[in-house]
Amino acid sequence: MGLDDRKLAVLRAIVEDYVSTQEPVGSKALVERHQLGVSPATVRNDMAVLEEEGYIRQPHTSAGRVPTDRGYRLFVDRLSRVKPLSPAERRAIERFLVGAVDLDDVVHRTVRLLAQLTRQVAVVQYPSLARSSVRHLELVPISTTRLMLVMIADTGRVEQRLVELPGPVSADDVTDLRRLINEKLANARLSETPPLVQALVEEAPTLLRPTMTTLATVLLETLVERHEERIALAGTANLTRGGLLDFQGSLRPILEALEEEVVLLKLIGETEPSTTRVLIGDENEFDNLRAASVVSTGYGPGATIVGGLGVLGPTRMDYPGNIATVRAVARYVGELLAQN
Amino acid sequence: MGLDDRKLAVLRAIVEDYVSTQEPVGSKALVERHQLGVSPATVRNDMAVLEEEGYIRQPHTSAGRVPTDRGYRLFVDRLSRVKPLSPAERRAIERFLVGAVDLDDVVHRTVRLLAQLTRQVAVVQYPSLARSSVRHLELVPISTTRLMLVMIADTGRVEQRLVELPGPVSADDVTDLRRLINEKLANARLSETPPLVQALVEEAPTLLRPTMTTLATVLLETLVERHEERIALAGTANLTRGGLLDFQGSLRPILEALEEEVVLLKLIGETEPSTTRVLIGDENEFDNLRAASVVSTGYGPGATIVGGLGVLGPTRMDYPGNIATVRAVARYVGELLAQN
DNA sequence: ACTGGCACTCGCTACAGTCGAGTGCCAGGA
DNA sequence: TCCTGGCACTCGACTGTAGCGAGTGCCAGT
Repeated sequence: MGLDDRKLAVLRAIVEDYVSTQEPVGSKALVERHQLGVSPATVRNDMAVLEEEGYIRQPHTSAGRVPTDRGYRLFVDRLSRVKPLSPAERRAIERFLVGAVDLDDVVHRTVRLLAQLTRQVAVVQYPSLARSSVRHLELVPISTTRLMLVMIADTGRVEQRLVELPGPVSADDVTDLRRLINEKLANARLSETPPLVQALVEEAPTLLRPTMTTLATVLLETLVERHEERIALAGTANLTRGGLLDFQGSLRPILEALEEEVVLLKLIGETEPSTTRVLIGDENEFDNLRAASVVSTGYGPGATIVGGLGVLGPTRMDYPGNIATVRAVARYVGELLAQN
Repeated sequence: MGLDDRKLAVLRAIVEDYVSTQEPVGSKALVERHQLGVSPATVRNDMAVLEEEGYIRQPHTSAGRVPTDRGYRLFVDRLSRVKPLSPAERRAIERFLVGAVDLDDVVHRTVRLLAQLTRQVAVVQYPSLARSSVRHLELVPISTTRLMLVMIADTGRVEQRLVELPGPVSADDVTDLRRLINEKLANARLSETPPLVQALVEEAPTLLRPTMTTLATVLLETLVERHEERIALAGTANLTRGGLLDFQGSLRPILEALEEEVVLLKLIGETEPSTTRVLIGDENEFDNLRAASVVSTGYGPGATIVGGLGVLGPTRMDYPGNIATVRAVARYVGELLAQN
């Protein structure tokens, strides 16, 4: 497939123009706005080739060209440089850092920041429990037969669960249980807890055995099975920018997809370490999101990844800019987490 | 203003037809679909009066009539009976109850249930801290100079905050602090804590005074000032039902409003005890929501109200149905909370 | 007080005509 | 061999016109 440099330049120009104007771009306009050094007719020939190869297409016969998903892919992979952030953006990111008092706060600020900077829908995954370690487990007596189990992870996440005990326990019992549980589980990675919890039951003093069994069940449920992931979302109003042109006139499928945590997790959660992932159009697995693209990356203190974050918007988005912003925000959040 | 029974019946018929068909309703169609016992011409005369009084209007000269906000208001206040729930709806509500394991879970299930039943946007406020009491305050040592402060409210809400201490504290110190704090604050209503926290500092042993001062600051911040309210949202995709007819073609302002917690709180939070509140069109104070209506009510264990919940949709909504659903859900949630 | 009849309004749809951006192709030139 | 200018063609967007029909307001009659 003969894609020489000029054809690539033409593709790049088409993507850039289309992203900024949102209108199909024709050969004449192209040579006027970019220094391609050739005539419109030549560009037309190149366009014909690009179309044949599936990188661009014509919405209707006598209109300009529009990039296809494949065209965006080539653009992202080979034709674009990551834009450096503007000083204003850097300032905005730094400013958001100060004053965050806890994890909830950090996540909420981050997701709003991302939405504001990229003008897209922003998604931030809370630090995944699977990738966290237990810092402390607390048992708070609520009544004689009820405990509140509070788990604090090293990432700052706190999960709690009410536990109905099989029988009454004394304050001393609670102290013993707390000690036993923490001795066994503190600093363990959550993904490795099941056997430890099992051991906990087996090694428990006979008197506390039934209580410990109940606790163990809840522990496993809370820490491993349920609630595993949480998500914050912001900027849905940005979907309405660009009128009804993006998303072929209906936000319905997009909004539906955004309500499903599972979907969002798949989109931003499954990211390989320290790579920025770009999913364009139907590259993602959800029919509802065929008209959308996602830019996401992992974040975490230091080099480890504890969660994902990213933005979602129309395929016609500013990829270089969004990639730069997502990366920068992820790095800053990582630093922030490292401080704790 | 002479609104005799028949005119009211006409208004009711107009509202019902318009809500279900979404099209301006004319005099002929009206007499066909409802047993009004009079001719179209008579209905037209009545319509002219209703229009003069501001209850209905014509989108354009030769179209049918559409209710105004004022018309909906009259309909809600005087012309509609609350619809009894269908057995299917009752079953759905009951089914959602089982298996809720903690407050987060209850709130999320509730908001999704509401969205599903009403096919509108659902909003649920977490139990307000201002209306809760302290059940327990826990101090968890993270390092020698850092504590995690965990507050458990009687409504099941748990708030946590990392506290940076002025100097190192021992495990015994922590135990003392925990005891002092709980002695003073347990079972206190959160709105009444400020003087108690003040007393806490003044009565603290000299050695613990600086630490207690820091804790007091964070306590006040966490319990009273910050994070006071939380909100869960679901069903935004329902806004796209009815195509672009509702909300005059742009979801933008609605989506923007839904992103502001403050706005949502005003809408569903300020509700008088055990009344269902209906805000129609521009009766609410936000310009962005002039095309929307809100049905909300308070909920809580027993007769007390600890938070609000409701739905938001186009002014053209099924008020009787939504009012019934909102009330029923609120009652069920209240019962659920009472069990804990 | 209600009804049937009638003239009128006006948005909606269909259709025809024009305009123009953009294309594909081809013959000629570097 | 590759590029260019020229030219015929396509087709969507826009405009103007005409007919249709739902719906109205008014009025005279019961």
